[in-house]
Amino acid sequence: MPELPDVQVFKEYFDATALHQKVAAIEKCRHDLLHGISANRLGEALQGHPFTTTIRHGKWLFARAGEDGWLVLHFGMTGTLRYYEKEDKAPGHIRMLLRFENGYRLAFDCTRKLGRISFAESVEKFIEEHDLGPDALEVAGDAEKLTEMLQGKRGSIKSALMDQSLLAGIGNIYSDEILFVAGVRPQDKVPDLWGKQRREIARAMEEVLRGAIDCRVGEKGWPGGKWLVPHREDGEKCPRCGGRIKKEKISGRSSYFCRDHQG
DNA sequence: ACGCTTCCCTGGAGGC
DNA sequence: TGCCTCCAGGGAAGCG
Repeated sequence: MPELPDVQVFKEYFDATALHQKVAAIEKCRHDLLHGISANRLGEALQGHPFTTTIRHGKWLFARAGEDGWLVLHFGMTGTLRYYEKEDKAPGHIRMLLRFENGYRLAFDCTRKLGRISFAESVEKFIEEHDLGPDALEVAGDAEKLTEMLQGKRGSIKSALMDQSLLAGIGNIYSDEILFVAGVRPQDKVPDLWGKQRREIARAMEEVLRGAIDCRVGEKGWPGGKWLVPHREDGEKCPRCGGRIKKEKISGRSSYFCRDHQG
């Protein structure tokens, strides 16, 4: 379930490993995960260039390869990165594999094949073409900005937070978590929210996203305490108020919220 | 035009 | 034990 905080951790992992390494070869690349470019062309574009910088926007990771453009990765639900030297460290579902001149490899591992591999000449153009809104961290903490982007929305606040064209980076897990912290029901309709609730959501967005990045949730799991995630089960006890956690489908996704302190 | 549903994909869990 | 179905949830396509 890599969402914004998890992809941020992948970016930091990439920066600490593959960045500045020169690509010797692309050793493997599943064509069914590739979009808009062939494996051969991608290989040509990457080979001989070092990665010079990375950018994360929402759930997308961009790695600049030479002067030609950017390797673009989306982690779907089960995607992850692994940088290794010894073959016994290789993960089990490699969909793309780069070999560097230093002998190390970077594997893009993705069990359920819902990830994406692509190549872009410009990050800005890619964001525009894929109709991505501003990164959720830019909106976090800013109630005015949030209010502005919710303008005209009639559906539930949960689907609005998950709408990548409104703001990029929040998925099912984090939308629930943000609304849990904000004390707002996920199924509440956007036009029915009070100003105070929108302010709480903006504030919770910052707390949850930054908190998850800071404790590197993607690598280390969820720490104990007041997170909803470890309690995502119907009938569980709410870690904040002791109330009951309820499961409900909202626009096709399983949602969990506290019956008592939310709403 | 918008929002909801369905589909893709794989592996783990649970039922019988 | 083995088989079947369901569920997880990214994005995109389809539908009303």
